[in-house]
Parts: sequence; structure tokens; C-alpha cells
Amino acid sequence: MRFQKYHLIERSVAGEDGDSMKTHVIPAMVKDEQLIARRRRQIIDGAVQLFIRKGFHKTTTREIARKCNLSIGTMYEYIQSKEDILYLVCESIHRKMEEKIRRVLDEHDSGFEAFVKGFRQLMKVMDEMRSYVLLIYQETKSLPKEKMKIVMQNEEAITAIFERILEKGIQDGTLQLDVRSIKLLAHNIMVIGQMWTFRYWSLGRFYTIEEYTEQQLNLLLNQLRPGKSGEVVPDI
Amino acid sequence: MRFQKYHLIERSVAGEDGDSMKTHVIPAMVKDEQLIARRRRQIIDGAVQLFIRKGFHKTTTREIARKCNLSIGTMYEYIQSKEDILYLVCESIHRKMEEKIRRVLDEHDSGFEAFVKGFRQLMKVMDEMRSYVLLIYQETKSLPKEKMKIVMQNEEAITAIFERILEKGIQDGTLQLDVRSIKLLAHNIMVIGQMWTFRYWSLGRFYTIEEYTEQQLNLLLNQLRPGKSGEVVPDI
Amino acid sequence: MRFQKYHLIERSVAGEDGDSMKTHVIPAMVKDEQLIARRRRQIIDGAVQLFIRKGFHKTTTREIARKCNLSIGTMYEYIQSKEDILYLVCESIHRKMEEKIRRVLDEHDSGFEAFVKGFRQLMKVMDEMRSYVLLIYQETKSLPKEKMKIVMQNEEAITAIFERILEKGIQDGTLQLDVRSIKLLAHNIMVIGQMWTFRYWSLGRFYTIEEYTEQQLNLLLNQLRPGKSGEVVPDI
Amino acid sequence: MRFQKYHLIERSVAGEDGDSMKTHVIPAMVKDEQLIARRRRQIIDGAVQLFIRKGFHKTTTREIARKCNLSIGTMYEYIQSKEDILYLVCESIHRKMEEKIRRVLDEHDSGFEAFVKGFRQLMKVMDEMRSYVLLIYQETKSLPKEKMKIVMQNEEAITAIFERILEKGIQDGTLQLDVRSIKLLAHNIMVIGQMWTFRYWSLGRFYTIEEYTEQQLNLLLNQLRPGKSGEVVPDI
DNA sequence: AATGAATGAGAGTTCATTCAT
DNA sequence: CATGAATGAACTCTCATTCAT
Repeated sequence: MRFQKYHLIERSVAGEDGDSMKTHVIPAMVKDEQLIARRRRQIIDGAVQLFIRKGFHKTTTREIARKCNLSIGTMYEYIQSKEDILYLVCESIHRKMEEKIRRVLDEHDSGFEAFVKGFRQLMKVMDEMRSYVLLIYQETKSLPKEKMKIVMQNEEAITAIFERILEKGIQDGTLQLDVRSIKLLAHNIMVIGQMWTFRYWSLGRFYTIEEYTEQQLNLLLNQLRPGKSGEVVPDI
Repeated sequence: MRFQKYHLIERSVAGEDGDSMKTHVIPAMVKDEQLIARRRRQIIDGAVQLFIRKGFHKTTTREIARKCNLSIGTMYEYIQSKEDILYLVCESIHRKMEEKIRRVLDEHDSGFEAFVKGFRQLMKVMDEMRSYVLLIYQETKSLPKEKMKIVMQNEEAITAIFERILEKGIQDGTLQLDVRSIKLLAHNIMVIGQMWTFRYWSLGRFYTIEEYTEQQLNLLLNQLRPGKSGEVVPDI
Repeated sequence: MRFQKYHLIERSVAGEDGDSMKTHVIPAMVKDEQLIARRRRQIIDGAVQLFIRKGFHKTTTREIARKCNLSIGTMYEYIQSKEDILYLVCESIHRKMEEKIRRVLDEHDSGFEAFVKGFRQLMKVMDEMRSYVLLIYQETKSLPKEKMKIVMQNEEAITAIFERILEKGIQDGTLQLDVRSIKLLAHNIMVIGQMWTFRYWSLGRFYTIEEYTEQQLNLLLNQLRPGKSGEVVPDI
Repeated sequence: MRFQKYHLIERSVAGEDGDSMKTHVIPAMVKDEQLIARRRRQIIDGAVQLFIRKGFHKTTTREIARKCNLSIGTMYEYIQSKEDILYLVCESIHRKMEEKIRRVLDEHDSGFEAFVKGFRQLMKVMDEMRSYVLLIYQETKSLPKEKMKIVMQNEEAITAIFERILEKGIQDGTLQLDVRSIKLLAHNIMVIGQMWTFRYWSLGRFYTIEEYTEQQLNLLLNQLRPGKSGEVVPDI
């Protein structure tokens, strides 16, 4: 068996735990931590617009500096390379997404309630942050290995929120699915969200975000109720 | 209602119809059509390896020329710009994917049979062509508007194969789903396939392609059987 | 009649008026205006030598950069394209020519005096700046439309100096010519000057600049004294 | 004295003599002389249009070959380099100009008659061949030294026609000018003609070719009648 | 005599990063 | 801590010419 051993640990759905956002420390030439935070905020806010509009490769460091009202020199006091900026941007977006999703979750909700709430909020966030999510998704590969890994982990941390929800649903009996499907379903949920961003050019012609959300939710719930799930489809 | 008007036209699943691959003609300086085809094959084969390994932007035209044993000058006799190469690569991949999928489909199959066969084949193709599919998916945005559109249309042409299958299943009663869900499900199927390429770094740790395929197939079939689908999930 | 309506306006010969040199602003990446002026001076001085020796097309940007002791990157901080350099060179030459000619003119001179002084000075300038003038004349066509126009206007501004002189001569009675010949004569004067540069290979074998100047002056004065001018030459 | 010793030789104005067109032999890979002539005609006719429209440097050999319905390879059987084409074009234009001017001249005409006829024809030719003349004038400098010299000699051969006419006028007493002014006046005449081509952008706004011709003729005749010519203009 | 595919040196231009001030 | 001028390696693409067929 290639499935991972599963330990269904009691864990609060919204709690701070090992799954949450990692940070890769970007060295700065400047000491004042508060200043660093402020300046990096500036940099991220300037860069993200440009990256969305023109893509990472077609955006120059000069443009970024201009957009965030820093001189090139000053900007480079707070980062080490252009790729650092992309990393900071990705991290910032993931952080915001996670925060927005966690915000609607409540420890006292049943698994089912958490699932529905969480899914709808995920879709809401995906729609609101559409171009930001798309950015991560299209430019992550431009990061150096090391940083790319962290960004992927951050992505997994959000996926893990849904794994926790599904686990809870199994435990409190409000969701019916095989433990071995948890990971897959969590991934599916995330991808259904991302789909809205990277297939928007097609989906957007047929659905509003609300329609899209409810239809997908419906389809998902078909998979979370007692069915013939687990049964093997015969060879055809 | 924002749903498109649906006309369930009798159409053979594997038939040649208006949905299939478009081609954007790339002008060449050379006249011999056969030679053009051969040289472009060389270029595509050389470039695809490099693009997969280093990405489009970090691959230089000289590297491509060297890899495909053409002088830079000769290479440019067969393309007009570096972006043309990316386009040719994308088109070639899509064409191969489509061909491989169509190959297993048989007009006489029921909708259900076509669905299962088609889905399994899609997954097989996605696995075999994993890095190629990932490439399309990561670099399409580097194409100029015009060509990007064609590539997206080609993608949609493959999605349409599954739309046709689902329509057939509805008509012959072997699949049960709301007509309005056809498009969405077809997209979902494609994305489930792509997921394997762009989340392989995570999924690959937990599933073999066969496991992944069968689990996803199972989940999908839950959505293609009579259920409470269509029912609206209440506000929570 | 196709002749322009002529308004003999009181205008001082050397005065600042609407005819004088236009400037097309070339954007720079660098902000310090003084530095821009200094560096552009360097670039112009380096480029002009090369353009004269090898022509615009056969001079490379690298050669120019080397000649003016700037790195290629630095040079491009002060211009936008190779054509910009050519434009700067042309403008600089025209500016210098105009300045040199205006320098000898005096408001209090009669039209006749101004004419003689102006013409002699024009010839002096044409001789001193022979290869520069030739350069403008041979390479203007390599400029993009927009800039070519400005250069031509600058040329016309110098021509206009002589139009003003001739007008003055008519008004104070020291030169006798038909008002309708002013423009033509002014052009002729300019072309007599340019001739020295572009037919020097032949003229230089027969005349010194002084001889050339005085002979041409003599011929011109024949046209500025009462004659049978205006009379129509019969068909032959 | 720097003036050339002058021998007023009896020479027929329109006669074939040492002044006429030189030819620089361009080697060909092909033997058949007639074929060479025919193919070169093709090349010249194709190239001249392109050179006029885009300039020599911006026209590619491929374009020329296409325009004259020859393959690149074939074209290169009849020339040795792109510059050869420019040379052939220049020569062809000069030859045509000369022929057209000589055509109107008649041995029996007086100097005065020849002058008026010749000048008017020169202007007519300059107008008809405006863009061709401009071409020679702008691109000659792109020729290699050797060929540039020949082109200039061909230009001088046309100038010499007017020198002969002026000499005749002196001898038969129909034109009054100093022998030492012959060369200068002949050059002036040529330049007045060329002016129409290279200052057309300005002159064309004020004069028709006929107006231009007659006015310039008038001005010139002022210089060919007894005047104070020869007199030295005092220092001012 | 005709063809046109192949060549590759070299063109103009860009831009992430540095470092003296 | 802030600045922005300087740098040059590296990029994509061109095109006159050759030569095997």
C-alpha cells in the first residue's frame, strides 16, 4: 500500500498548528525591523500590480522601484534579488488567503458546516483575489528551487485546512467518506478554487461565481454522502 | 440565467467536427513544405526538452538551435520569433494529446463506456506527458495574445471531447446528470487530469497514477448517478 | 499664382524670432540635467567623428560607446536608440552653424552689408564644418520621419536668416530683387554653401574657399542689382 | 593661381568625347553577354524601386531578388555584391539622364540657344527623374571608394555638357562670362537641378517645376550678360 | 545556368545589480 | 539609510553570401 498511514488526531479546525504558513527569511541590509516590514509592504504592493499586468519576466526592477516610490538603490537594501520580490509577493498572497479562510471557521461548527462555510469562503476568496492567485500559479516556477518549495508548502498549508475539516466531518459523522480520500478531496477542493482563476476565460462566460460555487458544492456533496464510493469500477 | 442555450446535437463522440484543433500558420522563409515540417519537428523536439528543464524565458534561442542541430540562422528560416517556437511546442503537445485520447474512443460505445475509457486514457496521457502538459500550462501566458488564444482554443477542443461524451451518456441514459452541468463536469475532468501534472509534487507522494485515476473516477461516478444533485445547499 | 503671400514684416536680421532652431526632446533614463548635457556632448563628439569617417550605418553603437569613453550601457542611459545619436549630432551641427552665422550679423547693418557679411560667413562656416555639413546632408534620410522633419526645419531656420536679410535689403533699397524671388534666392544661397561640401571633391581641385566665395558672391550680386530680371525668356 | 589652365578646344556640344560616361565592369559568373545585359536590366529595374522606397541599407538582397523575379542564387550569378547593384542602378540613372539631355542639343545651335534648351531640359529631367536623382545623391556614399569615384565621374560628365555649352557661348559671343567662371557656373547649373530633387520638400510648396525653371533661368541669365562681374566686392 | 537552404558573425538593445557618494 | 549613475554580459534576430544540387 502506498497510502500514508493516517492518524486522526484531535485538532481544532482553525487552530494554529504545524500546518500553517512558513516564512523564508529574506536578508536585508537594514537593521530596523519595523522599517523593513514597512518598506517590504511598499515593494509587494507595487510589484504585485505590475506582475499581474505584465508578468514577472516582463516587469523590470526599475518599474517596481518607481511604482513603490523607492529608488532602485533603496529597494535593494530590502531585498537581495528580483526573485525575492516575487517570493515576498507570493507569500503575502498566501498569507492573506489563509487568513481570509480561517476567519470564517469556528471550532464549534460541525464538519459539515465547516465544509460548506469553508468551501464557499474559498470560492469567495478565489474570486476576489483572482488575479493574485493566478499570479502565484503562473509565476511560482520562476522562483529558485528553495523558495519555490516554501511557496508550495504554503499552498499545502491551505489545503491542510480542508483536510482538517474533512477529518472532523468523519469523526463527528456529518461527512461520509473514506479516510483515504481525504487528501485527494482536499486537493480537489483547492483545484476547484484555482480553476476559477485559471479557466476563468472560459468558465466566466457560463457562470457567475455564485453559480459556479453552488454547482461545484453540489457535485462535491455527492461525494461526501453514503454512496457506492470505494467500489472498484470494472475494466471496460 | 447566464447558462448557455444547449442544443444536444447528434454527434459521434470521436467524429471529426468543428471542435477539433485549430492551427495558427507560422510563416517560413523556406518553401519546401516537407522540409518545413521536418525542420519544425527538429525544433520542437529540441526546444521542448529545454523548456521543460529551464522554462521558456531561461532558454536562449542559441541553446535551442544547438539542441536541434541547426544553426541559429537556419532555425530562423523556419520560425519568426522565439515565441513561435513556444507556440509550435504547445500546438504539437495538444495535437498529440487529442490524438491519443480520440484513439481509444469508439462510436459504438455507450456514453458510460466512453466516459470511463476516455477518462482513464486522459489520465494515462496526462501521466505519460506530464512535463509536457505542465509546460503548456506554465508557459502559455508567455505567448502573444493572438497565439495564446489559439492554444486555449485547442485546450477547449479537448475539453469538448468530454462534453460530447457526457451528452451522449445523457441521451442513451447511461449517465445521469443535469444538462447544465455538462460544461462544468467536462472542465472538472480536464482539471483533474492537469492536477496530476501541476500538483504531482504533492500527489505523487501519496498515489500512483493508477490509484489516482481510480479514486478520481470513483468520485466522479458519484456525480454521474442519480443523486440529490440540483438540490440547493441551504445557507449555513 | 502659386507664390506665397508675402508680408514684409519689420524684423531685425539677427533677432530671436519664430524661425529659429527647434528641438526634439530625447528622453533619458538619468535625471541630472547637467549630466545629461555633458554626456550627450561626449556622445555627439564621439559619434560625429565615426559617422564622418564610416557613415551612420557602418558605425556600430559599440564603437560609438568606446569612442566616447562610456560603456554601452551607460550610453543607452542617455539615448533611446542609435538614431537618437544621429539626431543629436545633426541638431548640434545645425545649432553651431546658426550660431556662427548669427554672430556676425548686426541689426544696424544695411541689407546689402548684411548680405555680404552673411554670405561670406556662411561660406566660412561651410568650409570649417565641411564634413559635418556633408554628414547631415547624407544621413538625414536615415532618421525616422519625425526626427527627419525637425532636422529639415532646422535647416529651413538657417535659410530663413537669409530670407530676412533679403527682405531688409528690399526695404532699405540696398538690394534690388523681386519679392517673389526672396525664397528662391535664399535657397540658392544655402545650396551654394552646401555645394562646397558635397562637390568639394571636384570644386576643391579648382578653387580655394576664398576664391569660391568671392566668385559666387559676384555672381549673386549680378542677380541683386537692377537687371532685366522678371523678363520672360522666350521659347527657343 | 590655382585655376586650371584652360584650353578652349573646338568641341561639338553634343558630341561623343572623353567627357562621356564611364563604365566599371562588374564581373559575372555567366558568359552570355546578352543574357547578362537582360538580367542586369531586370535587377536594376527591381532594385531601383526598392531603393527609392526604403533606401539602400534597408533593402535586402532577398527583396531585390523577389522583386525582379530571380532567385537569390541566380541574381548572384550576375553581380558580386549588393553594392554592385547600387552601382548598376546609379550608372543606369546617369546614363539615362545624359541621354535625355543630349537628345535636345543640336550642333548648330548657338551657345545661348544651347544653354536655354539644355537648362530647360535638365530641369525637365530632374523633375521626371526626381526620386532617381535623389537616390544617387543620397546613396552614392554607400558605394565602395572605387565605384563611388566612377559614379562621381559620370556626374561630372553631365556637368561637362554644360561646360561645353558655356564655352561655345563665349566663343560665338552669345554668352558673356569670364572663362574662369565656366566650371563654377556649370556646377551651379547642375546643383540648381539637383536642388529641385533634394529640397523639393520645401520648394515644391512654393513653385511648380515650370515656375522654378523659369525663375532660375532668369537669375542665371543675369549672370551671363555683361555686368560688373569680375569686379571684386570690397571688404565690409 | 538556375536554385534556394544553410550559414554565423555581428547588429542594436536591455536590465539586474552594484557601489561611490 | 538613501540614492541613482554606471556596468557589461547576454539577449533576440538579421541578412549578405555561398555552394551542393
